[in-house]
Amino acid sequence: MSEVEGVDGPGTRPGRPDRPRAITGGRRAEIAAAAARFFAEHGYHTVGMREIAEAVGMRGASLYNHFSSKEEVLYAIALGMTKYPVEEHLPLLDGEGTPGTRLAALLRAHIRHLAEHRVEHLVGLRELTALTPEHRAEITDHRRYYQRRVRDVVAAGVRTGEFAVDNPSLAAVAVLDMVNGISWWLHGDRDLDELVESYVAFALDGVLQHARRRSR
Amino acid sequence: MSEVEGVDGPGTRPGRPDRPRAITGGRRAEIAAAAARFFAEHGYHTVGMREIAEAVGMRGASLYNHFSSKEEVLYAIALGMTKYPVEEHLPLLDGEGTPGTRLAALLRAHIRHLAEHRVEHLVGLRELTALTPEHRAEITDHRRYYQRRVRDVVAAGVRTGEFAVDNPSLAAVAVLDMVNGISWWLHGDRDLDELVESYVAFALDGVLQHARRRSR
DNA sequence: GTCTATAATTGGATAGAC
DNA sequence: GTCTATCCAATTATAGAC
Repeated sequence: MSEVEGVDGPGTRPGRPDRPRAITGGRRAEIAAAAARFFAEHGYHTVGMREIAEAVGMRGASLYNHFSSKEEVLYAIALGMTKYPVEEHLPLLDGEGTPGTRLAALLRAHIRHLAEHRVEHLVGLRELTALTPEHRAEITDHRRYYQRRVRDVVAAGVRTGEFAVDNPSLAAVAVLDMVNGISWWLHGDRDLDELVESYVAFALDGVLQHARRRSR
Repeated sequence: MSEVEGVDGPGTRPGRPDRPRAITGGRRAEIAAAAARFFAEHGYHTVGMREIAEAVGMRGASLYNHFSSKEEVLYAIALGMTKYPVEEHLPLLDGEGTPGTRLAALLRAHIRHLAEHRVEHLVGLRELTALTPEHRAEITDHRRYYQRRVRDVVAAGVRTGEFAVDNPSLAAVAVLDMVNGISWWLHGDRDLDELVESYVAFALDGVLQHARRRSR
């Protein structure tokens, strides 16, 4: 699936605009996926263009027909893990239901997306320093906006009495850090449904209820 | 303070073994601190030895009188954020009190240490891929052991009824990821006491109580 | 233990044929 | 769009004087 923004750029855009991009993926998506795997395991700077090229069956120089630079490969990966969630997940916060049910829907989508693109997510979190200042700023802006929207729904839940926290902004950050931490250790042989529901409970029944319980 | 393991290595150890290392810090500690600041902001591979050297008032070549390689600088930084907490914080889990009070003490020490060494903590988390396989394995071992000890105290709290979670291992990981996430965004102008107590509450009154509340 | 000078290698990127 | 060949810049690390 070409849900990774920037991966199907002008370089490979076909003449027919209605061509099903999600099926073919295209050469750009293939390269970005291979690069993300290597970046996640060995780090951005340790991986050479030749190595990425070999993984997709071409020579290093040929990559420059699809990306103008190595940094642009990283940018495409990072963009897919920030711009896409903003556009595809945040509308869940505007749907039906209480703040709690809407936030639960967002977290489920977020964690599932993270799990399906674990390496891209890890790279997008970890390799921000390798981006150009402009690209880094853009990625950071997306993350900040996402975080603000989560904070807002937490605050709404506090007002309705569904949540009990003193500081919605800090609680939102804590929940997102907790969830994003998954990408550091997740591996295939784990029941995804169970993981998702556990984390939704950690957040909604745990962190976001903490001020109801004062044990110490 | 030379609490960063490996920073006061044989290279600068003075003739008198009882010299107060904690006061002077030594050239190694000074270099490691400067390097950590740069690594945190620009990334390990983006920062050159010349840049680090300039920050401590020497030439690039002179750094090799204190560290045998750039990787060894990173290793010293990472070791300080893993081996040190294992040795200095984990004993808090063996102290007086309930599992809850002991875990709270550990988390307070953990977060305060993280806040005092924010850049080192960030670098230690993020730049693992730049370490040699041997060093990387050692750092990972320390982290795993720390995580296991936290899991054990969570499980103990479940047995006493102080905590209510289904999966102590997963809950421990979630709490540690949440707490370690602080190093990505913390900056100076924040009340540390309030931050610490908020996160202790997120963990003990929140995540570790989640199974008592079933809202959805 | 610090310096100047430089070796040695790596790796991103380009040129131009096909 | 892919290839071979190559350039070129950057940077870790070393040699050897002081």
